[in-house]
Amino acid sequence: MNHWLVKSEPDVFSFADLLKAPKKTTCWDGVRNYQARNTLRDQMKKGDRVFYYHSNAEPSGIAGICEVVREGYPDHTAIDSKDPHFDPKSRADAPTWYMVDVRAVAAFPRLVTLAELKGVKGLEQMALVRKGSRLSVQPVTRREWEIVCRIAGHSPD
DNA sequence: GCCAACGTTGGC
DNA sequence: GCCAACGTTGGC
Repeated sequence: MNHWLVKSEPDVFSFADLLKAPKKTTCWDGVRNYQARNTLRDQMKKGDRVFYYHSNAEPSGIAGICEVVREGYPDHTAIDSKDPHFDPKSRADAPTWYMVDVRAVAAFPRLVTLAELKGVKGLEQMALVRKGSRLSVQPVTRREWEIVCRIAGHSPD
């Protein structure tokens, strides 16, 4: 099993929103970055566990865990001219952008903030804490996963 | 609200 | 293919 982290602005769609969603599931649409697209399309597999990170928040941090329940498929919002994530260059018969479906697994007992993750031994290489990292879908190593879960007071499994 | 860092676009 | 201009992300 691989581990990942996805970012969402809680003002737009928070972890609490995911918990309230039908089947606690949503499609992870709107990603318009090629590196993140490749991860969504090629690497995220059913059952993989994913940190749910609140960006642009007060405070920003990891709110909980979700899991991949559907593997990469074309992001239909790219070809919907009324959608805010519409991409006029995308074509229905040759999809550029992909998404997965994720389902909430568990909220952390408390938010693990970005501030406290910085400087934690073992997380130096984690994309999230590296300066200038803007990737909205990123890999997390097993070791990083365990460290964050321990800080959160949550089982890593 | 500011702005650094980054990705993308397009002229040449 | 280079790189300046521009738009976006996201911490602070």
